[in-house]
Amino acid sequence: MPELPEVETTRRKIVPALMGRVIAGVATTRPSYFFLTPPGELKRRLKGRTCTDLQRLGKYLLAKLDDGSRLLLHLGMTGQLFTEGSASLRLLSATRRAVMAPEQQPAFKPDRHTHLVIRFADGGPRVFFRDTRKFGKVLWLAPGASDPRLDKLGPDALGATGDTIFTAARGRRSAIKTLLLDQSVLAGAGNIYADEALFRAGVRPQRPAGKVTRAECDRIADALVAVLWRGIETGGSSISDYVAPDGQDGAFQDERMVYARAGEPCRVCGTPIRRGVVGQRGTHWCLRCQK
DNA sequence: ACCGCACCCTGAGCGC
DNA sequence: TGCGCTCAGGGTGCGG
Repeated sequence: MPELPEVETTRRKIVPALMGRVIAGVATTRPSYFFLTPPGELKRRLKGRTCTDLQRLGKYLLAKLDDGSRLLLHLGMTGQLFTEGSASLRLLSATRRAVMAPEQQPAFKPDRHTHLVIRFADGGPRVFFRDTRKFGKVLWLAPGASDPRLDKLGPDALGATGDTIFTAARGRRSAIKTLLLDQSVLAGAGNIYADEALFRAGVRPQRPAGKVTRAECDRIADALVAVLWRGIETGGSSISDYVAPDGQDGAFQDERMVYARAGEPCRVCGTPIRRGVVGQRGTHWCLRCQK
């Protein structure tokens, strides 16, 4: 789910709840591939530490700790990083929602999908990392240690240029959309914002990357940067699972031109939005507005 | 180097 | 109610 704007929104809002607070202890679920660092080791490494900085690298969050080690987090498709006391129906399963009165929003209690619970020495609000599909990741990095996941990330998508895209596209026969999703080319774009950027640039997602002109690459880069910033301004897209750390929904879903609008009229020309599959991902475009 | 595909996991929504 | 199917904002690893 979360792409650059959702991860950036998460970073900004979780900073006050994470920074400068001594970690008293960490509770986890059972070992799974969610834990790149096994739960037992993670608990030992984090206990007594303080987060001194939190940065975003593409769709990753990287927390610096006071002993020089670092904690790498990825939200995957359904990851939710939030603070205790936040209320949102998105934090509940549909079965739990169903038995509740409409306006009822009980305080969140860790459930079987809450893989990380961070307690602090000050006794204040805990921080939760919940992820139903477990495509998210947690990895502890020793001081000075690196990780190939980070090493291979391309430049941040907020700094996308036509030159970066055009250069990476040379000789590529796969779709331009697939190129935008390649985190080693540009880090941060995902399925929603790739579709939205290509719509704004007037380029069809399935065009072979190598055949997209330099001028079109400029337009794609500009559109991508603009749409990502707009995503951040609106607090991201809350379509199924995404909630900000304070439990609030984003609002970018209201500004979508194509994503998940198959069959609905294009907001520019009225032509029904098409849906297809490009690079194994659901893809949306306007036949008339995109060439 | 590049490309398509299977796979990791859980849940919602749909037609029957 | 239940079954089987498709779909979902992510990334990795494999073989061709």
